[in-house]
Amino acid sequence: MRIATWNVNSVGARLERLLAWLELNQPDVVALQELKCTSEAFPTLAVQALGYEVAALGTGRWNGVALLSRVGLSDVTLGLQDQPQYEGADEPRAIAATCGGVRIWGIYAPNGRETDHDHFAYKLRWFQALRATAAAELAAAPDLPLTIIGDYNIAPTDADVWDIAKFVGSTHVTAQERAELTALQSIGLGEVLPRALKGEPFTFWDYRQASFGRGWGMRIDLVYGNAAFTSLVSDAYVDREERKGKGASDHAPVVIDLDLP
DNA sequence: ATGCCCTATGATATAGGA
Repeated sequence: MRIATWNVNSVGARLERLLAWLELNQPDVVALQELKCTSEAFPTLAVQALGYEVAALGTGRWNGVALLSRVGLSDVTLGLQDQPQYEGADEPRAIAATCGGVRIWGIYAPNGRETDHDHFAYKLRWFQALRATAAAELAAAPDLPLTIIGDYNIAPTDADVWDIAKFVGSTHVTAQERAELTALQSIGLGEVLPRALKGEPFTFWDYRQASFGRGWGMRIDLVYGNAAFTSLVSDAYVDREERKGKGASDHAPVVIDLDLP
């Protein structure tokens, strides 16, 4: 069984590349982030034609998450328990389903913007809600493989950005954000580290300043899972090739292969 | 090294991305 996570930066703008990527890579389950469309506007028919069931949660211009599965899609959950609001709105940033015997959460964590911005406090509260939601599911079904995949908007270590000196005072690398990752480990989730390709482990390269060609990347698309999940992992890697060329997302997909049929 | 921003919107500027 092959699962993947990919921040597509608009599923509408990326549809042609998404369909080609699905056909080439044959994932069984895919978590998508930054749909930038409403649930109704998701291109469901196009991905159904490739054999996938779809669960999508989007409100329009920003954010949005979806799960595609060709190994079943049941017990869909939209949003987190006690999910915090931002400026009075429930943002579409989390979706879960059980697919092929694996509980899969696809997430798009808030950016945070600046460390003194309201959005940063919101980001930390959001991770607390994610942790509480996951802890409740882990307690209810400890032996069910569970994974949380997606755009965490946190670089776990200094080596996960191209130059830590450029990030002094920035979001994505603070102790407070990294403490939220540590807290996920405290509830029984371990990180699955993808193989580094081309000597760099990154999953995101800004569109500006030809960052991809210069290697100015960050590893912020992450995979966590309980022991029942991580014990199944046979391979994990970043599909760096997908970041190349005209019309690419600014994020590359992360692929995880499991020892499951 | 695969290139010197991209996306959606009540659009012709703006907000957000990280």
